[in-house]
Amino acid sequence: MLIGMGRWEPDARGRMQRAALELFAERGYEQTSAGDIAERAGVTERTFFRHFPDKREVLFAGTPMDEAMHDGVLAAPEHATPHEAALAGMCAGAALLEERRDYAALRARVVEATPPLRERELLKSAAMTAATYRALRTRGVSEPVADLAAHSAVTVFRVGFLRWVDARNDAAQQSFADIITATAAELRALM
Amino acid sequence: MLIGMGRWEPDARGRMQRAALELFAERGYEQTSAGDIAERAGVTERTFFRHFPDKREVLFAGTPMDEAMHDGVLAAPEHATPHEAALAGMCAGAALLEERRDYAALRARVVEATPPLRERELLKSAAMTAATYRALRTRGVSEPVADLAAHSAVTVFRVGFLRWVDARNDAAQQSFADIITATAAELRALM
DNA sequence: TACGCGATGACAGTCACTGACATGACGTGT
DNA sequence: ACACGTCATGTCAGTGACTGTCATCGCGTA
Repeated sequence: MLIGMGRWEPDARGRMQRAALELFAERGYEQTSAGDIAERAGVTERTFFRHFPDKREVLFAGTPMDEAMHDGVLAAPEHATPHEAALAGMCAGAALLEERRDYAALRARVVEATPPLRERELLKSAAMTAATYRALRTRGVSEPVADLAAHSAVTVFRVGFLRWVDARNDAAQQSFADIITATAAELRALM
Repeated sequence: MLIGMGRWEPDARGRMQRAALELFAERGYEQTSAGDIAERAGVTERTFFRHFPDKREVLFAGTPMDEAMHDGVLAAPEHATPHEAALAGMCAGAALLEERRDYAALRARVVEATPPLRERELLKSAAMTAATYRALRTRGVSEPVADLAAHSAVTVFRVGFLRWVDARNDAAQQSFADIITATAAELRALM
């Protein structure tokens, strides 16, 4: 019952997500309790756990990257190879972040510095791989090829993401999609 | 006198690890408390947390895969390409498991079925990537190439591991190292 | 106005983990 | 043999992450 805070201010979920990112960036993940986040958002701790299954998920809920990739793979041209189709899925996922580089970069810094959050991010990456794999299978790609293509495409996505948000790349900034294409070309040359 | 010998019953650490795998396989991770594991191992809960930083780590402590990979990369022939050197590191890591396929397969099943354990395993994979990257850098490989080579090599390792422990492959069983080599060749053909 | 629905608050409880202190076994020196 | 130091362990209290349960509040609707 905080003063000036009505019981049902709109967008409680968004307020909690913003409060969490702020607090994690200010004093760190370990030094921030779920109650702290809830308090800054003007709700109770119980409400926090009604919106998010656990403390980590507050930074990840709301951007269904895996679905975007799944659909992106299916939307690739008929004649595309499995690898090309998978990369098209990665670009579809990249499109979800393309307009929010600053936010993505701040969030990435916080996640990078916090092992529990890194774990959760890696699990999300695994979900992307699974979604890409399923979409490739739907396109008729064989199990082993879909498996490898999905894994390597998500690898390219993750490496590309780190390059995209890298603070040193501020001068000549490419789009996330372009970086993914360039990273994939590098990988091809490597082998 | 023997090094590392326990003062009470010997090998408390190993007993706890075996008890944990048994209990997780029997009734599941969530239905097993740290106290349950400790009890079966004949120690107290407090002792469990003296040996393992958290409940998940009990299934992962004791096999320094990342170090093996690091050393394996450095041991690769001078003339090896970055990609070849990275794969040599993967084979060095694979050697740590080669003699324990049944144990590795059971553990993999438990981990696969338990999101919190999957998260931890993915973090271990990230540590392998980091160790491989560092070793490649020591060999004089450039940052972007080492980055991609390490990521794709660990991807090959993980895909190869799943194939190695796949129950359907019981008949004509190849070695883990051979599967890694074959998987790498498949990936090359894919691109 | 009465009613139902959905989101929230309040409260108690379990479990993962941690710090502080006591105790038991073992090795060593005398 | 005996005292002492050391180290793994036992004991206990405490915090924080989460969950179940029930009461409450705001709003739409008959």
